[in-house]
Amino acid sequence: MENDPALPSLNQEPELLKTVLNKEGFRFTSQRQKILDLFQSAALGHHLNAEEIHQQLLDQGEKISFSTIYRALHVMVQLGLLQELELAEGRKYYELNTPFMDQHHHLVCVHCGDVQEFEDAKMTQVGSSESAARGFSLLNCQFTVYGICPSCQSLLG
Amino acid sequence: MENDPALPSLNQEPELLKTVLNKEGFRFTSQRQKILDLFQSAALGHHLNAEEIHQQLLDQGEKISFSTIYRALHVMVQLGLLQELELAEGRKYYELNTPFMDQHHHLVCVHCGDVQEFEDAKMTQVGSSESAARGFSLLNCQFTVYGICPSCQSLLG
DNA sequence: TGAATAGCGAAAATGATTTTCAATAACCCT
DNA sequence: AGGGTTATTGAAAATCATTTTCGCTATTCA
Repeated sequence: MENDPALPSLNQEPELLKTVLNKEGFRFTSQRQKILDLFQSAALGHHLNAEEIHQQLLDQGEKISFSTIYRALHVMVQLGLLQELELAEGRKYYELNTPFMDQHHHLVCVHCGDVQEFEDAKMTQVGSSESAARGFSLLNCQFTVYGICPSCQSLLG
Repeated sequence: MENDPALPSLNQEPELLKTVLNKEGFRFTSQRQKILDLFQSAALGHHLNAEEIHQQLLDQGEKISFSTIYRALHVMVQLGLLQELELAEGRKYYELNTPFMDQHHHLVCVHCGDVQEFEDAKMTQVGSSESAARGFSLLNCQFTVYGICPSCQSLLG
């Protein structure tokens, strides 16, 4: 639960996004702020895809194009603000990037698509020892467990 | 229609694919055999995507359509013969499914795309305890570590 | 403030995968 | 074995998520 100095914490400062963007030569825009706001107002670790972002902004009266959404997501991944997730759904999900300490992983029901999160320090241990052993510099680890959730099990008999 | 918990080993029997297919109401075809052969002649744990399969079959003089390839891959994943991998490359990879014991995981260089494999029993342990804790029936686990490989590190200075 | 240019939206383009449909070939039954 | 049923095939068109193009607007910084 500690702030990593390398990873900017945007929780309090409304101005920080601008600082982080400008430091790398990107510009601050209201669209980027609104997208980041969605992630910050959602439960920590909640993941969103481009379509959901588009819909949620529409719902709150903000018109935005998909190209802008995708461009913003890429920039924020590059800046380390967001993390891209592959959940075997044919599209990409994003969530607020968290320091390695509380990195969490996913348990996916392949039948109904339900996704649950969990944490386990062993993942990070294994990830860092494996990457160290091969001289890789570690960026992040994703552990995804596929299975069938209890309610789908009863549905399927 | 669901994954058979008993994972058939096709290493020896050339006839086994037919048996496995027919048991679930699918038909045996030469195309499906040829695709499976590719995986069996490759190094164990080597992953292929639809394009590579198409190309390799062309190279050995076999004409096959992409629709057939994708259909065959889906069927074989359903039957538990193959496993689908998400390697954050915008497309799906497949490899021979192996029993949990020697399930392996991936270390991906986000710069050059190089993929290395490793094994660690801790993964399966965590995967099964997490899924058990939530009542999920476990199908498989994928642990993917992203980083930058040594040669890309020196390139990037 | 104003010039330079990153970012925007709309629409067209892309690339992987999926579906459609008529022709073919596996499977099952006698 | 022969024949009917129907899953599978190939080719082309369709989808779906994502990316790019391009003319216009807005942000940054001197």
